[in-house]
Amino acid sequence: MSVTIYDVARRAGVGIGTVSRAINDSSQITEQTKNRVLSAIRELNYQPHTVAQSLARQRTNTIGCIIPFFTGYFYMELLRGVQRETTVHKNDLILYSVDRMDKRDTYLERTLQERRVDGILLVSLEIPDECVAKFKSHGFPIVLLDGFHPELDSIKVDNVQSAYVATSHLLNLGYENVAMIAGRLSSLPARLRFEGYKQAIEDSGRTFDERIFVATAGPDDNDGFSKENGYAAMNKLLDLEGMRPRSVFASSDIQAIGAMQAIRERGLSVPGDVAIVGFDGIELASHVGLTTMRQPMVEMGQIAADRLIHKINESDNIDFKRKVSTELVVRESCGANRI
Amino acid sequence: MSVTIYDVARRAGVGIGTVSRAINDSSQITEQTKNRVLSAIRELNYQPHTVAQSLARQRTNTIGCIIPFFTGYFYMELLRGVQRETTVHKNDLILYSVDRMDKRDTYLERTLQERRVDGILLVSLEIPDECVAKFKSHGFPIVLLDGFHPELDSIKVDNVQSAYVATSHLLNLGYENVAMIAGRLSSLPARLRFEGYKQAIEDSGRTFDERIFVATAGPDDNDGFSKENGYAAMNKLLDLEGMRPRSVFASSDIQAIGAMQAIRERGLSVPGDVAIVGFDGIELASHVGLTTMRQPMVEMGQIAADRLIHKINESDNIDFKRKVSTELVVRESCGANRI
DNA sequence: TTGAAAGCGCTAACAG
DNA sequence: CTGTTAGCGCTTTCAA
Repeated sequence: MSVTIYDVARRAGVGIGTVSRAINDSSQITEQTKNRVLSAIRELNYQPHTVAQSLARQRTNTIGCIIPFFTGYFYMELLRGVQRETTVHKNDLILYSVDRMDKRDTYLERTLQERRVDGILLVSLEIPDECVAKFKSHGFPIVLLDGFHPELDSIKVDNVQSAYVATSHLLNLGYENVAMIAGRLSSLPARLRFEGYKQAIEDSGRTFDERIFVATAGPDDNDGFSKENGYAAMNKLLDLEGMRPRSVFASSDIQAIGAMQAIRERGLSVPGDVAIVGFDGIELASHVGLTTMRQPMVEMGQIAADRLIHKINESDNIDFKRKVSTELVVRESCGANRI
Repeated sequence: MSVTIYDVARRAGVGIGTVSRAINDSSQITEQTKNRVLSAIRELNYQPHTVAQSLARQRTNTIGCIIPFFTGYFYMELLRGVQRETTVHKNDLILYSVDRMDKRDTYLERTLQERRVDGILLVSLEIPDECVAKFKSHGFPIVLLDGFHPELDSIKVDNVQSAYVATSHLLNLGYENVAMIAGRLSSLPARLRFEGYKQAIEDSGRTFDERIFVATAGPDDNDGFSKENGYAAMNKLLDLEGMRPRSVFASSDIQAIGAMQAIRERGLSVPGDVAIVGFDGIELASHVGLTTMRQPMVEMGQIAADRLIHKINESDNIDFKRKVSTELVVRESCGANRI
């Protein structure tokens, strides 16, 4: 019903092979016949059937992105970067969004076998070793964005270092002790941020005090970087008799925002009563004056997509691990201008 | 190299047609042979090649979503709804994101001819009449989300009514005059929100005063619903000698937030000096205490995706126009509790 | 019911 | 350089 390569061939008085060559500007064709084909194409308003091309080429020019993107600004920004780069490379983007963890595995399995995409970008999600093995053995390109695995390419920030800087900032501002609101320690980034915090504390000559450290508990399977968790954690901190911290480092902006709410609800102020710095650099942070360690989200998305597509094209097996650097964005919440 | 339908057929000792029937649980097959095939499939860990299926079936089970989603929370929420519903229907989602307007047409053309998706969802974007004609003649399903066209299915809020409610809320609170910060009037939603505002003003017995009405000007082609525009507009309003408005209705939350910033920078307060209500119900609004007309974004996305997929499946031509209702969310910015 | 065979629309190898 | 042909992996008639 719609115009195919045969129609074009007939119209141009050539074989379909020639049409194909014209489309894919092969060198195996004279400028002249190519032009003839091209005008036939234009006259017929022909456009190749992508699906047929994909089948014949064994390549879809599409990447899949598995992302828990229903959880906010951070993912949206990453996605924006991914999308941008994908478009630059004339690839399409299929979105697989994960809400529950078990879906992650489903998608990983599916994408691998369905061959609907040429490679996949796994965002902020851990990947089971057995899965890694499978992908490797199939030679199926996969890159981790905001994640890490020894055997896979990855792009992420240096969590330890960043948490270190955030904590040190507070310390340098003169706060005696810096509390921490951590995520769920079963999550790697949560652990790393904790590590950076602890290191900064110790490097400053203090000793880590677990009484002013509160991590997300409970059996849930996500990272615990939520507003509710920040709120609850801050309340615990505020309940501390006689040793209520004057400053706290929250491992995510959204936790920090929950914490700020808890603080205000007690009639206390930020940074007057407690100073706070967050982590991520989400848009909201700028609106509530939250000092934070900003991750270059869009850029990370771009780098990841670029790397993935490069890998698909060249099928190189270089070990690509990229740590991008965060940037301390100073706003009011840390009380910088008070000191 | 990877396992195909032939491998399964051989293993099960049947023809490939039979395997196909087993996969697509056709009624043309005995329970017995079906089981045999199914176990062969399991043993081989076979999964159909989606691209091949698409080509043979002339159907991709994929929808395309053309969305200017680089502009914030609103689009992300719509997308979340779309994604959710798409998954429910076991369809995949290809994201075409538009930053500049000319890209919109490119995508519309492309998706129509490439046959890579079974239908498209056009979000917050207007569509040229000629395009509509083309889609119609090809019988290619398309639905508009947060948009409108007489000949196409659409899902959107009642902008006029909602703006009317927002304005009336301020009026009922006792504010003498209500100013308005509009978008670019070349954009339909901007116009409709203006209309609702004007109507409310007039229905209250007042007359529309264009001195306290400021719309986004300039040649740009988007809707003008930005923070910067809100900021600039508010400054104009604040500059008004002797008739500075005590309350303003902004046609988008993000404009309202820009406006609030302008207000605060003058050392004035919200709602003390000027009360404000926004439109959209983005997340940020809740964090800055902005009263707003909330659009049920996720739900709108779901309805749209559901409708599109339904249309693809049944190819029905019922005229589907859905207006979903907004909800007034009262927070501090309108000074409700002062009256 | 089942198997064989003809497409789906294109790419790529192979002759010429 | 160009036309022909054999796939790509599946669905779907058409016979048997």
